[in-house]
Amino acid sequence: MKPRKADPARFAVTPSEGIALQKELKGLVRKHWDGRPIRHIAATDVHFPARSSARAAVVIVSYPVLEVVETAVHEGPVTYPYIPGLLSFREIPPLLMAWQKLKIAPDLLLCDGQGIAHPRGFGLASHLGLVLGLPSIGCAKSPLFGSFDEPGPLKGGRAPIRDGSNRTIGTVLRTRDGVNPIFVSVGHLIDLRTAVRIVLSCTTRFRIPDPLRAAHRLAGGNL
DNA sequence: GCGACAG
DNA sequence: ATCTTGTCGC
Repeated sequence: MKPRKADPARFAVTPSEGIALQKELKGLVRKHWDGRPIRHIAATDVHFPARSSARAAVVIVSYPVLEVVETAVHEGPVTYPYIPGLLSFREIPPLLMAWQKLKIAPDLLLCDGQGIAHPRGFGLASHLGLVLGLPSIGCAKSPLFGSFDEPGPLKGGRAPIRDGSNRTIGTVLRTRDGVNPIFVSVGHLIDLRTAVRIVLSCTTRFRIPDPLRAAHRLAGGNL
């Protein structure tokens, strides 16, 4: 067989293949922001109403106003189990189905999960950003990989997330006074500073950035 | 071998 | 993610 070139649209069928694919695709992730204007941001989330069904949602908001301008959903069968570190193989297929229904082409993606703050530097946000060829930011509610200190207690408080080599791979960010922080990391085509700035500018009065909250609601989650 | 582990 | 009411705090 001819050796396959890295193809972001290819999906693993076994955990070991998924891991191999992540290691391969990691090399294509770009951690630099080109300064392009942001007019629309797409937030994504997937909900699992039953064990075998997935409901993916995409919400596009204007930026920086954060007005919802378009939404898309897709509900279908689950095709991959939840395995820590392999979340993208479970959530990307339904997300792409919803994505196809969009009319507006967003400038940036906000994903509910890690970007490069991942055991192999290739979390959901990196994978989806690479597949769609768009800048993306990982925004998770809990840590998956790396070590960090407790950030300051007030909104804007932050601390670096570091890998085993002491490299910064993300930011633990307090988005409101006194709430648990969120975990922000580069997905693709962006730098960490810009990612944190955008996440903060998308957060008005809740812990979770407004666009992600809207996507979470559309997908079927509570609050 | 043991524990940790996005959603 | 999901199972789920009241309750604590601003």
